[in-house]
Order: sequence, then C-alpha cells, then structure tokens
Amino acid sequence: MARTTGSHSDITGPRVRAAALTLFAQYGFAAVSMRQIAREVGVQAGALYNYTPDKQSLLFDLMNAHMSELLETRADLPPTDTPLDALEAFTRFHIRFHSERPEEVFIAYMELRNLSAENFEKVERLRRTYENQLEDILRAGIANESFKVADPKLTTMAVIAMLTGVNTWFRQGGRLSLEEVEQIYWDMVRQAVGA
Amino acid sequence: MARTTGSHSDITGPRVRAAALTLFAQYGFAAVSMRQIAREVGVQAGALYNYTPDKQSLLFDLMNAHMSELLETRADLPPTDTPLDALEAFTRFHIRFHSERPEEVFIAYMELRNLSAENFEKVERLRRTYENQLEDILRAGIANESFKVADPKLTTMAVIAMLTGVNTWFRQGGRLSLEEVEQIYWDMVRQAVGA
DNA sequence: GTCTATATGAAGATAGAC
DNA sequence: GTCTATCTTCATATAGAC
Repeated sequence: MARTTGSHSDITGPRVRAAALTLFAQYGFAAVSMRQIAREVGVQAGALYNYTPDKQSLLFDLMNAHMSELLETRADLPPTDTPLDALEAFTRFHIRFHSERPEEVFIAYMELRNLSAENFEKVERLRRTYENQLEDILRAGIANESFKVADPKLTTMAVIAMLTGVNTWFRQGGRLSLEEVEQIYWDMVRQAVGA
Repeated sequence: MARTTGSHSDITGPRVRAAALTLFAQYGFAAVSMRQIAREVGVQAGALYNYTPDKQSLLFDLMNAHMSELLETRADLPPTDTPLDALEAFTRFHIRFHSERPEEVFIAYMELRNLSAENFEKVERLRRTYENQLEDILRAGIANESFKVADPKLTTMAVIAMLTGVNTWFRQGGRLSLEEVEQIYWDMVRQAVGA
C-alpha cells in the first residue's frame, strides 16, 4: 500500500478519514498518533496535513459527519400517522442505523471529551436535536392518551440508552438476526411506554 | 500541597489512586500523564512508582476495585421473596450504586480498551457475573410466569443499558430527586418485562 | 519514601526540496 | 501532493542520592 510520490488528493482524503475512523474506534483518539494514521494510509505523517489542519479537526469531522447523517437519514423516512407508529419507526430506525455504523457510534460517544469546547457544542447540538425528536413523539402520544409516560424527558433518555446499548453486544451472524432484535426491542419499548 | 521529603506511605497511596480516578475520568487514561497525577498528589513523578508498578496497574486497580465493590455491596442486600421483588431491588440498587460513583462508572466503561488482555479478562469476568445475576432474576420470573420476556439475555442487556444511562444525565440537585428517578425507572422496567 | 537527573523514545506540527 | 528532516515538547520509567 505504500506509495512513493504523486497526486492523489481525490482518493487520499477519504482514506485518511477512513483510517482515522478505524484507529480511533479501536485504540481511542488520544492513543492514536498521526504517524499511525499515516502508516495505515500509506503516506508519511507530514502529508496528512494536506487533508486536515490538525488532529482535532479530524476527530470533529468524523463526529460531525456521523451526527449529520443520522439526522438526514431520519428526515428521509416516510411520515407516520400515529404516535405509536412514529415510536415504532424511531425504534427500528435507531437500531438499524446504529448497528450499521459501530465505529462511528463508538467514537461519537467515547470521544466527546476530546473535542474542543466549540466543537463539543456543535456535536451536542446535533445530538440534542435527535433526542428532541423522540421526546416530541412521546409528548404526542401522551397528549392523545396512547402512551402512559410519567416523564417524557426521562423516558427519552431511557429509550435511547436502551437502544444504543444494542451496539455493545450485537454481532451480525450471532444467535439473533437484526430483524429479531428489532422486534424484541420494539416490544419492550412499547410496553415501557404503556402502549 | 507540595511536599519536600518524608514518609507518607499510608496517605499517599490512596491519594495517588484518588488523583488517577479523577484525572482518568475527566481526560481519559491515554491523555493523562504520570506527571499530571504526581502534580495533583503533590509529589514528583518518580515517587508514584512506590505505589504502582506502572500506569496500567493503576487503571486496573481502579476498575477491579470498583467491580469488586459492586458485587460485594449487592451481596450484602437482604434477600427477596419473589422475582418481582428481586427485580425491583436490582433496579433500585443499580441506579443508587452507580449514581454515587460517577467517576468509577465512567472509567469502568470507557477505559476497557486500555486494559491489557489479561486485565481485561478479569474485569470482564466480574461484569458478566453481575449481568448473570439480573438474567437469573428474569429467568426465575419467566419460570413462575410473573414476567413476559421474549429473550432473557437480551432483556438483561436492555435493562442494564437503560439503568446505567442514568449516569449520563442525572445530577444531584436537578429537576428530579434520585428517589423520583428510581421510581420512574422501576415503573418502566416493570412494564418492559410485562409484570 | 521522595528527590533530582536522566535514558530513551515518541508525540504534533512545520519547512523546504522535488 | 508527498517526501525527508527537523523543531519542540512531552511521555514512561529507572538510578542513585538523601
């Protein structure tokens, strides 16, 4: 994979981000050096600075892209008729989207403290936007009396923690298919909100 | 806080661990240097090596002590009569124990990948022991038909993720007391297992 | 038990040649 | 756009004096 010299900006940029993604997820941002990323890409460390002003921006770009894609992908889902349908769609979407991107999800959660203050703010804003979408669904279901929820903010956090937790143990080709996991979690969420 | 010289092994050892705990929780194991820990304790970096053979052992000791205390504290709880009582006791214990130790909990989850292979195995064994206690409760409730649970292993992971998630947002003196949070989570867990 | 000093290596980032 | 070389700082860990 090592290259000698030449012009590869179209391809090298994405490869730098891909290498950083995998290495950050495996060893953690602080434990990964620019030299390690460069080795994975097949360039010298200095060359990385053609694609990122510094290591911090590399981390932020990964997290920002992930959160933005989360919001965009969800915005493209078909609309639903009832709060119950909306909650089911949210549950299944969350599990599916996150299970397809284990490295991004891991980094987005584990490396928050390694963001600069201003980058942290930006990522947090996106995360809160996503959480508010679930909270709105819960409030709609409370309003039309299809859910029995004592505190929608708290239930929002509980449901998201529960669903994101799937990533810590789910493996493709394991005992249960993703379809089965989705169904069982949806049953639990539905019962938890008293629907 | 800086000291010149003298004999302080009784007090310095715990202070080294306390400093490491706080710093690891705040900045992450890989981002914290032995010099930083020493500065916090008020000694020179070399002196730390009277209390730990290396940085890795410092991390392992913190995580191992935390997991051991989790199991010991739970073992001291009074016995329960029914699976429903046992599940309620587990839920309330988990929230309470973890909310009292936010730094230890954060490290125990975030720094697993920075453990050596053999230290990781030891910590993982303790964690699985704890998870199995919840799984046993769920199986007992399924057996006597007080719970409706499709898959006890999966529900174990879901409940633990949900409960541990409290630590990401709960703050003493916030909108809800810990008592209220406990009660609302217990309602959700009870409903989620169909009891 | 703690200090100072140091061995040894690696980190992030930049400069200038090609 | 990538290379080699380097600046500057910092890391873990150890040695030996007190």
